Amino acid sequence: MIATPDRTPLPREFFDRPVLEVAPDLLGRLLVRTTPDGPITLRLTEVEAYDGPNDPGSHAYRGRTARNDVMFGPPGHVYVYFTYGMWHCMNLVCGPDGTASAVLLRAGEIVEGAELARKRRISARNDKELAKGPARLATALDVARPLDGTDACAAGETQLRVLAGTPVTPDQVRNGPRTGVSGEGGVHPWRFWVANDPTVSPYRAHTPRRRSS
DNA sequence: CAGTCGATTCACT
DNA sequence: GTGAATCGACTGA
Repeated sequence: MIATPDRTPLPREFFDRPVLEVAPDLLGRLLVRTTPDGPITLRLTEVEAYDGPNDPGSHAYRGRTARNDVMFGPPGHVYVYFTYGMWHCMNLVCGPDGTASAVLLRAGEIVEGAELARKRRISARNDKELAKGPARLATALDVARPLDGTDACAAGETQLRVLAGTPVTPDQVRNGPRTGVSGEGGVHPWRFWVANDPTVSPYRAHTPRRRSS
């Protein structure tokens, strides 16, 4: 039998912990995106941890900049970045204010508002692909740079929030190398996913881009 | 201030 | 399995 998901919002303290503790604990949680057309709710099935300035794979590795500023702020806020000239990816900031760790949300299952997500994900061949991959996830939820810095633990209205949902049991959690991370940063097995979940994205090693003429 | 390349996705072979 | 698309942040001179 399936337990009814808990719709209680996760408090800020949830995110004010070591990122390697928070990341696997996010699997099975519900991310609610409130849009003008209605809510889109995602059950998280795949995440990656980025451990601040000590982590060569992290955007915070070379220090604080205009882009990654939110990573250095208080936990429970959303860090959104733009990449490859066309995509956005979203993270949840962890650890105390002044530190810079975050969890990249890589994939999930749309459990509410699929009709809204489909409009933004025309090329998806089925609903499992709506949020299979970090840029797809952000696209499906209509998350882009304007939402950078959003407080997902705000007291009142907020466009993004994380609910307790149904956390997966530890035996359902798998972990392995991070996807697409170049150099030494790739070695950490800090990608976490739900075992046998069809919405988890395929692993791809980092591929350097060829020079154009 | 020009060069490089990315926490990726998609179309095509 | 391979390569194109596309732009802004970051790097180093």
